[in-house]
Amino acid sequence: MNLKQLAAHLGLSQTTVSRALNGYPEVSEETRKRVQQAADQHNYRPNTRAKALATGRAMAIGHVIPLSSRHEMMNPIFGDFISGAGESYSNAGYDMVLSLVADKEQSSAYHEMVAKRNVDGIVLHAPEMRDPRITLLQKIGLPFAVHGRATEITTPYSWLDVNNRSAFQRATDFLLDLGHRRICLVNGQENMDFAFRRRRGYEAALTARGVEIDPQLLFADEMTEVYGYETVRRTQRLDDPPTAYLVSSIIAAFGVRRAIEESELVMGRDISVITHDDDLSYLRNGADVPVFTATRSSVREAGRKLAQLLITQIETPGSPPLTELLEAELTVGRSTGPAPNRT
Amino acid sequence: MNLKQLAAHLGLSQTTVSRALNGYPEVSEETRKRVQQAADQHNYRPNTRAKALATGRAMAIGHVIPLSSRHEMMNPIFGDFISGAGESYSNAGYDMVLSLVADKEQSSAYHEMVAKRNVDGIVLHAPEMRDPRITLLQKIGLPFAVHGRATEITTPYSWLDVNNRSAFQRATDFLLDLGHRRICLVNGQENMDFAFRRRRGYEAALTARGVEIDPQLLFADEMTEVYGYETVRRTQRLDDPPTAYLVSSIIAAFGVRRAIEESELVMGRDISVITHDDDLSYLRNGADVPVFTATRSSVREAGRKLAQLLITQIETPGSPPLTELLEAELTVGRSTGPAPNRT
DNA sequence: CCAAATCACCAAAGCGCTTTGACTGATCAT
DNA sequence: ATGATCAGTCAAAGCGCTTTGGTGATTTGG
Repeated sequence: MNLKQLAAHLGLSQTTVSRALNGYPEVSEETRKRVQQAADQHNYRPNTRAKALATGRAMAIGHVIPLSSRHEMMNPIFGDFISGAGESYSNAGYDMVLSLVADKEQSSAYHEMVAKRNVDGIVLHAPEMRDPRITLLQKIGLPFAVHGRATEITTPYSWLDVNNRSAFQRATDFLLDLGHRRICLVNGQENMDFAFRRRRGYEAALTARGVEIDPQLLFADEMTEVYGYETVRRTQRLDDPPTAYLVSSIIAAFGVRRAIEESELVMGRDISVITHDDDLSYLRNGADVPVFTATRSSVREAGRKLAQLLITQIETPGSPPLTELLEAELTVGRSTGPAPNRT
Repeated sequence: MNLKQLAAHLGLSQTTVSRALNGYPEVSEETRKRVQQAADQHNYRPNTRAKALATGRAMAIGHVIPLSSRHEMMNPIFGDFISGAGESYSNAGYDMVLSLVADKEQSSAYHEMVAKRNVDGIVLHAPEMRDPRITLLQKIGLPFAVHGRATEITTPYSWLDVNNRSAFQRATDFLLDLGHRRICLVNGQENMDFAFRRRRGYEAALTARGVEIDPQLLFADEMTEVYGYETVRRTQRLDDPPTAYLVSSIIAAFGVRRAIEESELVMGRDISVITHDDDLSYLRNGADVPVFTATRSSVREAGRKLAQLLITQIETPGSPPLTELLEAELTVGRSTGPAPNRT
C-alpha cells in the first residue's frame, strides 16, 4: 500500500493525504481522522527511500567503525555504546547505519557516506590526539559528533567525553591518601586521546604531592585480561614493586586481580586496585558491594547522550557545536585499602 | 555533483552516463572511459536514496536487536559478530542498519522495516526455541537469516549455527575420559536455543556412559563473571562437589577460575574446566598455550558467513533456504587434567 | 545496392514521496 | 453587493536515479 493507492482508496488527492498524515494545519480535522484511520487499517508506512529523496533527509545516522586491530579495544565497549545510542535514535525516529571499514579506507568511507547521502550525520569513535577524521569531516560539512575529544584539534566541533583527566587524578589522589606511593598505571594505548588524558591526570596528582613519576610503572597497551595479568607479574618482580594499580579497564582489572591472587596476596589488603569501569551491562562490577574501587561512567549513557546531542545538532541547522563533559563517579569497593607498611 | 550535472558536463545524456557507470554493453569503450574519468575526478557517487527508489533495492541489511535485559547476554558477543558481518557487507556493497527495540515492540519493528522498505533482508539474533519472530518473518516474506536455530520450528528457513550439541557432547566426553564423574554444567539461559542444545549434548554424553544426571549440577543463567563465580562457590559446598565444570562462556569461565583460585585450589589439577570460547577479539583465551581447554568457534567468522549467506539468498531470488552448521574445535589448554582421586 | 542488423546514443516515464502554486466555495468587512 | 480573506482541497513539479522504447548512423549480408 502506497500513498497513491491510499489516496485513491479515500477519494482524496495525494497532497491531502500526505498533509493529513504529517500534521499540516490546512486539513480539516474530519478528513485527518478519516485518513489516519485508513492508514492504520492498511498498515501504511511511507517508503523511507522515497521520503528521503523528497525531503533530503535520510533519517539515519552513520557510525564508521575502524576494523584495524589497533582499535580492537573498542569492541567490548562498543555493544553498550551502540545500544545506548540506539535508544535515542529509535525515540527520534532515526535509523543507525554501521560501516565497518579497514583503516586505510577510512577517509574514503566518510566521503562515500556524504556523497551517497544515506545519512544525516556521523558519530566518530575512539579519536586519537590529532585525529585526521575530524578535520576531514569539518571540511566535508556533514554534521558529526565525537565520542571523546582530540586534544590537538582546536577548531570547535561537537563532542561528548568523560572527564578522564579529573577521574584519574581523583583516583590517584585517593590512593595517595591511603599512603600509596608506588602506583602503577595500567593504561590503554596512549595514541588514543582518552588514554593520554588519563595519564595526565595520574601525573598531575603525583606531581602535586611531590611524588616522582617512575617510568617503570607506566604501561600502555590494548586493554585485555592478559595485559593486566602480565603487567602485575612483571612489576611485582621489581626491587620496589608497586602497592597499587590504576587500571584503565575492568577487563584488564580482571587480569590484575588474577595475578594478585595467584601470588597469594590479597587484593585490597596487600595490593590496592582502582579501575575505570565503563559500567558494561555484561561485566558488572560486583553485585551489592563493588568488587573494585572504580571511576565509573556508563558508556551506555554516553551513547544515549551523544546520539541525542547529534540529533539536536542535525535538527537545528546553523547551531554552534555542542559539547558535554561527564564526570565519572569514584565508587569505593573492596579492592583498595591503606598501603601496607614496608619494613 | 549529481548524474544530471555530470551528464551536462560531459555533453551526454543521463542515460548514457548511467549505463557507462553501471557497465552496460551499449556504450562505446571510449565514452565509458571518458565518463569514468570525469566521475572519478568529480568524486561522483550515485545518491543511494534515488538509486534505491529507482531500483527497488535498498542495498542494506537490517539487524534487529532486542533491548531487553533477558537478551543482554548477547552484548559481549555482539561486537564481534557485527564486525564479521560488516566485513561481508562492505565487500558486497551493502550497508548495515541496526534497530534496537524494546521487546514488546519487536514484531512491529519487523513490520515497520518491511513497510518502510529500507532493508533488503534481516538478520535475526539469539533465537529462542520456538521463536515467534521466525514465523513472523516467514509470513512477511522478507529474506532473512538466523544466527542459531529454533528447535521447535520445522518449516525451512536460512540459518547458520555452531553444532552446540556435538561440541558439548565432545567436551563432556573429554572430561569423562579423564575420569571425571561429577561434572557441573554452567549453562546460558535455557530458553535460548543454543543453551538448550548444549545441555542436550552434555546429557547425551553422560547418559551414554551410564553416569547419572544430577540436577544439583545443572545451572542456567545470564553468562556473567559473577554467575560463574557464585556457581562454583555454591557447588563446592555440596557433599559430593563437582570435579569439573563445563562452562558456556569465557566470561563466566573467568568467574569460575576466580572462585577456584580463591579456594586455594589449582585449576587443571584439583578442578577441571572446559569453556565454550567464542574467540572474542578482546577476550583471547591466553596467548600461546590456551588458558582454558575450550570448544572454540569464532563468532566473528560466524558473522562473516551468515552475512554472506543472506546476501546470496537476497541476490538469487526464489532460491531455497540456505543453512550451515559449523563444528567447534576442541582445543586443549591448561585447565583440564585427570580427576583427582578421592580418598 | 538495398534491407536488415548493429551500434551508440537519447528523451521521457516512472519509482513514492513532499511541496509549490492555484483553485474553489464560503465567510468577512466595507 | 463587492472585493478581500480564508479554509480546504488538488494538479503538477521535482527529488536523482534506472529503464523502456525509441532514433539516427554505420555496418553487414544477400
